[in-house]
Amino acid sequence: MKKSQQIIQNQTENENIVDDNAFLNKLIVGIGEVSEITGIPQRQLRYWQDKGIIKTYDKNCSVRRFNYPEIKKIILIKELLDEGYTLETAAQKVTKRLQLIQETFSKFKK
Amino acid sequence: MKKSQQIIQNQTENENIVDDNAFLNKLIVGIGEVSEITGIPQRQLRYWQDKGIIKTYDKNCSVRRFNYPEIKKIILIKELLDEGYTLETAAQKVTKRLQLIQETFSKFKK
DNA sequence: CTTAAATTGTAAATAAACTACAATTTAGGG
DNA sequence: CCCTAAATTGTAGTTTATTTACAATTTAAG
Repeated sequence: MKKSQQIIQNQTENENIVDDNAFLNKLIVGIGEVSEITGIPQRQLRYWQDKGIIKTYDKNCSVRRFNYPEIKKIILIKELLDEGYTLETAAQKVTKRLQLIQETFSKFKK
Repeated sequence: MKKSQQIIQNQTENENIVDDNAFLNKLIVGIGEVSEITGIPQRQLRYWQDKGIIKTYDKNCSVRRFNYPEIKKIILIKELLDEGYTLETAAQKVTKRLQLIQETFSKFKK
C-alpha cells in the first residue's frame, strides 16, 4: 500500500468512528425499532419499563423512546435472563457492570 | 496505569466498538427520528425520497425507514446544500464520496 | 419577469404506539 | 401436587405518528 493511500485510509476510518459516536449519542429510538433490533417484544419492553427496570429518555413524552446506553442495557439484561437470572438480579448485575465500564473509562480520560 | 488495568481498558473499548458497529448495522429508523437527528423536516425528507435522492430500507413497507448509511448520506447532502449546491449535484457528490470511501475500505480488507 | 427547482402546507386515511384492564405461563417452596 | 409471586402475554379502545395526494409558496438563475 502506498503511503498516500494509507493516509486516506486512516483519515476516513477515524472520521467514521468519530461520526458514528456522534450519531450514537444523538440517537433516540422508539419502542418498535428497539424491539426489532433486540428481538424483545414491545409488550415485554413496556413491562420492564413499567417496573422501572429500564428508563425512557424523556419521561414527559407520551411515547417511549430510548437512547443508546439504555438499549445496551436492554440487550445485556436479555442475555442474563437467558442465562436463568431473574429480571431483578439481571438488572442489578447489568447496572453494576455498566458502572464498572464507566469507571474504567473515566480513569482512562484523566 | 497498571498493565492489568490497561488490558481491561482495551478489552472494554474494543468490545464497545464491535458492539456499536453491530448495532449500527441493524439499525433502521423511522422518519421522525431521522428528522430529529438531522434537523431536516420530515416534509423535506419525504420530498427527497419522492425524487429518488434517498432510498428507504424496504420499498414494500408502507412506512419510510432508513438505515445508517442512508442517514449518513442525508447528513452529507444537507451539508452540501448549505454550501450552495443544488439538490441534484449535492446528491451526486455525496454518492461519489461514499463510493470512494467504500473502495478505500475494500482495498484495506484485502 | 419567468421558469424550474425546492420547499412547505394540509386534510383525510392508514399505521404505530399507548393505556388499562386481565389472563396466562413459569419457577420454586412447602 | 398446590400455591404464590414473578414474568410474560393478550387485547379493546384511544391517542399519536406517518402517509398520500393534492396544491401553494419560496428560491435561484437566466
